[in-house]
Amino acid sequence: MTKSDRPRRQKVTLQHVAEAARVSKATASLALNNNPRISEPTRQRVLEAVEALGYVYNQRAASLRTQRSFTIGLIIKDLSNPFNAELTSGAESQLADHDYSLVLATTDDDRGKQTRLIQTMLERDVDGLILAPTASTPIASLQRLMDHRPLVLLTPYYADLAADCVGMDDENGTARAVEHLIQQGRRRIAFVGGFDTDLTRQRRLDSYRDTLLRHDIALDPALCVAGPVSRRGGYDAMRRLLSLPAPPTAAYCYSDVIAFGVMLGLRAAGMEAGKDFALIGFDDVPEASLWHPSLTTVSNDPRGLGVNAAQLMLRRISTPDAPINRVIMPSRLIVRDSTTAPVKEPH
Amino acid sequence: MTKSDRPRRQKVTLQHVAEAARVSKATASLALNNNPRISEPTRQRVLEAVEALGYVYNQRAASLRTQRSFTIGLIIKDLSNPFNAELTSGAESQLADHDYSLVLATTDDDRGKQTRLIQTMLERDVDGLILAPTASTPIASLQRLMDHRPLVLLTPYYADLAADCVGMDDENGTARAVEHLIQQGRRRIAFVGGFDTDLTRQRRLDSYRDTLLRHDIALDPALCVAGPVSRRGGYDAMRRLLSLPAPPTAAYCYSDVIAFGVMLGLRAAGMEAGKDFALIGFDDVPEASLWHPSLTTVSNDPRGLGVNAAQLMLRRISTPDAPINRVIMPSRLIVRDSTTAPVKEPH
DNA sequence: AAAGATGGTTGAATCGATTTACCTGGGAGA
DNA sequence: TCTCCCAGGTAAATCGATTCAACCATCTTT
Repeated sequence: MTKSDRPRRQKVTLQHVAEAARVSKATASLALNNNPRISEPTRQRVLEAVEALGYVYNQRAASLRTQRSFTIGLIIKDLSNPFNAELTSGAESQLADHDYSLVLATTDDDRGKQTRLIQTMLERDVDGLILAPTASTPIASLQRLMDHRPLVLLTPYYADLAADCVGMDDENGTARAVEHLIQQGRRRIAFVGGFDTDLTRQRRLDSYRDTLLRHDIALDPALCVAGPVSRRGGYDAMRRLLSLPAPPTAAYCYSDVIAFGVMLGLRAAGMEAGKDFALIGFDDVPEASLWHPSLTTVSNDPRGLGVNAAQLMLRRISTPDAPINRVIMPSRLIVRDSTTAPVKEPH
Repeated sequence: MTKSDRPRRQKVTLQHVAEAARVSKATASLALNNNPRISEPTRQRVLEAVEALGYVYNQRAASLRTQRSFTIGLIIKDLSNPFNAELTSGAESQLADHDYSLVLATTDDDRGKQTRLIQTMLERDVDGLILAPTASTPIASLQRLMDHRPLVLLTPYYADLAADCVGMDDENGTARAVEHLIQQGRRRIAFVGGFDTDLTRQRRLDSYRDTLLRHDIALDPALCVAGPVSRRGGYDAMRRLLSLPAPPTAAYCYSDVIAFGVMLGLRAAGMEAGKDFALIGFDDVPEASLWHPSLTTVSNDPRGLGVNAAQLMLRRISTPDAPINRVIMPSRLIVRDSTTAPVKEPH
């Protein structure tokens, strides 16, 4: 037991391995990379030396020469959001399957922070960057980033940018949701929550409008209320909506958390979602099925989003000149108790 | 606009910067590191060259010489668990504040995978490793790891190992919970969920026993049921408990998700937590306050756990010979509706 | 027997930074 | 005037791998 006694971090390098195996550094390297030029007995000697010395390969040193770090950066807004956590989890496992490591950073939707983190990632020499751009990230800066490193965007909203991206099908999901409400006889359908600057919200709002018009339902601007994406935001919005001369009888919310707030707002007014009011959220967070009443919502697959992003990245790295790929993940409507009381409203 | 036109990934190196600033590579390096030997005018020339060429520092190349990668590995079991997501988020932001990057990997509680991931992390040359060891990770392998790299454990259960670690106060939290039930007059208190191999569960179970005994309540082994950490697990356990000759009147669950299952099991038997039965969970997941009835639970601070782990790591790196640090995060009981119907049970 | 082919190995250059020891020109002190 | 010092700068070694051209025995081939 005289081995790893003293030196807290004695480095065993390939040089040492080579000496122990009585070959040159070059041979040792080739042997470890399974190069066919090296004879089997020699390779064995090298492997034994590795074992005996407890050598650990230094990917970092190698990357200096090979120009590949086997590391992908992932920059998201916020890991506390279960949606993003799932997404990250999917990306990580997909990358790990291909021997890539994941470097994770969060922006808190702060553009300055995003700029700094991107810089750091480039300095850390990631092979590629998967990015959920903060609000109002200029297309030019993304363009510039792209001629540094392969880039995959976690949003479908940079159509003018020739970049790989994955996103979810907001339009279709929204259309399904609104149609479901219409089929149940609802006509005064509110759109609740989110802010104008949010591109995702913009898309869903457009789709909401289109769907209503397609069913000959007049648009009432008073029924579209913006607000923070939180339970509080939903609660406040609902109180305002209920005080209208002609309050809505249904609501499609920008996200589940908002819908929860709406439920509380209803309850405070002596009403109950699923009975007096039809309510739909977006995201299908775990709580959605647990609430009482359980929440009808648009579900998409955050983990799949992450997996797809990672796959796009790996493909882009292996074939840099492949045509760009835009993946839109399908979303589907999950009908639960918050929309189960069909009514007939007067036209 | 003749600039970044052709070369998809033309590298600008320090050499180029030096040439543009008409100084040597050494001077350029020293200038960027704010070395006082370099005169201000020279430094400025270098900085201008950096700007003009769009040079990005290559941390990876530098680390070969400096032996510091400014990268910390975090290995957890599962990112889908909101608890771990919060923890990760805390660690990430803490590390980012100190210009460290986070390399993230998940083991799914698979020891083989953990071994491989640790190996990869070492090859990627992380400066330190924060690890939530999978079940039955032998102490020897952690010991070996420690003389490669600084290590912080996300568990308080390796007392024999001289390693920094952070954990939560399972004993105290459990004692509070059980005492709360006892104070409400409950005496037949079940312990539900988790598996024997789980050290955390072991601790809580011990504390549960101690607390009961301290209050002169006889231990009934039939009231301690193991099972998977899921709603299903809680549901099944509850059905079994209710079919006992002398069923429990209260339960302390290994985790909130189990408690949710228990609630459903109660409901299926026509009972209601908070009225016919007192129920406590562990973790205070976001759903806990949303359930109906809301769940009394033991709260701890996962984000704080992550922040502390990162801090310990940074400290260990800056002063390798500092005495080891074991941080136990306090936990507190959050009383909600699932335990609000005090009763008097016969002894 | 000379020339070529072949399989296995290696010396040396390289990746992009840091860092040490040395160099140089000019001003202060004797 | 000569020495010494000093501020400012640089050449070259170094970190730990990869990779290619060159080399060297053997073994064929003619």
